[in-house]
Amino acid sequence: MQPLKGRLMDKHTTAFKALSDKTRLRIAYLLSSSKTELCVCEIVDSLEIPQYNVSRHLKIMKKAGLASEVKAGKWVRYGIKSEGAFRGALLAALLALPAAIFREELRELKKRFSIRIKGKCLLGIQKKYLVGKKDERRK
Amino acid sequence: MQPLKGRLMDKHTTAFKALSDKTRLRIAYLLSSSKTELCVCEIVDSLEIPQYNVSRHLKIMKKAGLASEVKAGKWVRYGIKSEGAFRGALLAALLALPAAIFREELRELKKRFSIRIKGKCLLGIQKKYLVGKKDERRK
DNA sequence: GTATCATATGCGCATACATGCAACCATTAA
DNA sequence: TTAATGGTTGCATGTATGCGCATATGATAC
Repeated sequence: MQPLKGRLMDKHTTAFKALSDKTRLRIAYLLSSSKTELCVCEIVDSLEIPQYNVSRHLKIMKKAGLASEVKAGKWVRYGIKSEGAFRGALLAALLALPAAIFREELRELKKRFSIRIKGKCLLGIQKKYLVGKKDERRK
Repeated sequence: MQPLKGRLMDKHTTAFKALSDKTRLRIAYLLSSSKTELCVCEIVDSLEIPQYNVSRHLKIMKKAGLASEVKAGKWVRYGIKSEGAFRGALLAALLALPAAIFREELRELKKRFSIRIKGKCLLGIQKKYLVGKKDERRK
């Protein structure tokens, strides 16, 4: 009705919208089931999604207040934001989904974790066909 | 990745999607803060949204498993579905939103309730310009 | 400096979605 | 049976959204 009210409402639909996409749901699930923050390349390798898309979806989640960003040199790590009753319940809903749906994602992430050095990701994208370059799948 | 998995995932993004629209968020809030089911016309009058749109959004919410439908003669009443951990948390998130956002909606609903007869809605849409007919606003 | 690597973003396209309008269905009242 | 009423649905349209591609940014390595 009123412009201000409209804006307030949109602010909150945004959070639901952030989880209303399959790719973002998978990313959010990885982030919220991991104890440490994840860098972009780890998400790319775990979900097998082009890097530019992971980047984009993370940006949307960040804007929605669901993801946090920490830059460290070339690397950018993302975490899940869960403070507050609203976000807490929202993530509770996410984690209440049948775990079987995300089994493969979690397994790939676990594999990817084994490449970490001293708990840090230092290697970059392993599945090279997912980087933002021209098709290298044929090589 | 696999078709089956895709379908499973979509099923759950649908629930978030159902709350990711401003109009549906308002409808869901009314339904979940009301102890009784609401008939379409009560929602129409409370939110001042064309009746055909309320109908459509309710259909979407129903498909998402968030709303229940009870037909009674000409009237159709809708309620919120909250069973299960997932839907429970989802609605907890909804109700964790700052109540101030929905103040007017709740006030209008309360007004609308006063027209009920023996706890039932028997009068139909009061704000006639919201029905699905040609413009009667000028009358 | 240049090259390389991790990440981000602008563009164009195809699809999905919310809306207004008109018509339609289903039930009750006359 | 006909009219009126509560509710639903098809169609056209404008807008939002996700994607692939190419390119850009920004930091490190050489």
